[in-house]
Amino acid sequence: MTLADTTDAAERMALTLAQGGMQKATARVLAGLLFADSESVTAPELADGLGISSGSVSGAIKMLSTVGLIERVPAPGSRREHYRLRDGAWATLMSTQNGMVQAMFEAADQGIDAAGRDSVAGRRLEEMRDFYGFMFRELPALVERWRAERAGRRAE
Amino acid sequence: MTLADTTDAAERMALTLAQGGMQKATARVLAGLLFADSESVTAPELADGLGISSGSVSGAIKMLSTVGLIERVPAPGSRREHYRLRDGAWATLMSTQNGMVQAMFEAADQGIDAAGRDSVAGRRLEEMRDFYGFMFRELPALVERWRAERAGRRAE
DNA sequence: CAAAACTTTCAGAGATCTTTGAAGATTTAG
DNA sequence: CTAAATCTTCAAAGATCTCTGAAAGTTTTG
Repeated sequence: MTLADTTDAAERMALTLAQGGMQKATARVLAGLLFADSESVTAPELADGLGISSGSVSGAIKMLSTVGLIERVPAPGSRREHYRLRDGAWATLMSTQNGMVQAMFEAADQGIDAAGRDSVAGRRLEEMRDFYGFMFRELPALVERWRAERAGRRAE
Repeated sequence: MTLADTTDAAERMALTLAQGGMQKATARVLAGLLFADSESVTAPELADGLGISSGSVSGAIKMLSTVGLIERVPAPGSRREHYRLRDGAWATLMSTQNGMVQAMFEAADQGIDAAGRDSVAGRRLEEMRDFYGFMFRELPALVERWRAERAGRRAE
């Protein structure tokens, strides 16, 4: 295992995240935080390590903080800002994506109102609304189940 | 309820789909098929109705067919190709998105190999792998549960 | 309090992605 | 078999999004 190997793995992960819709610089910053050797990382370390501008790092940190994936670390030795992945970040990311499910549900619902319940389109839209309604109800429960299982495993 | 209302609702739905990563023309074609008054629709009807080129419609149909959301209808009156939403399309779409979950799982797994199980990064990556492993196992079961519920409702 | 280090913002360059439109291939009707 | 209609492909124009780099604003240190 060499440093290059972890860098490669980090870059592959960034690529995967980017394919999921995250912008590239943001994905690389997130991967950088994931693969960091230390508990937390500063913005200049990220910029240097990834070879991107401080502006890009700033934007990425802002975005990742907003959606709750990373957090400022309360200054270990009162130095500059340090950042790290938040505990439960992945569950957070999935919950965020659940907003998409909700949007689909609402779009279907509005569609039914517009097209009429008894039209051909109305029946199609009802299947859609049913499906996303179900998912919107069940996905949070699934995430919760993971949290519970994880807590259980840790308590052992 | 007017025609304009259903057109508006269709456009809003297309926007929602596009925000989920689908390209705009493809999203509009899908919305057009969802909101269509008839059982199935031809490519020229879609192009005319949406005001986009036949090339865009062709590309959209190809993409939507590939992922299994729509299907060619076996020529009602032996005319030109007709298309319609497939039964269970939404479950299919969700399953497709499950590929993303799998990719995240695999990225985490490779990351652990590269960083080492006992490193700081390794522990972070293990939480990630756990989470996506769980989701990758459970999401198909959830979709299956919906199929079962739906089938049950229909049998009544 | 001044200087140094860091962070944020933003306009413009650059990269990427989409759509069009026309040419060529395919299919159906006569 | 020929003509008409439809469908697919693809290069290039256009639109959109992203990153950089520099300037301005903060915070910390000496």
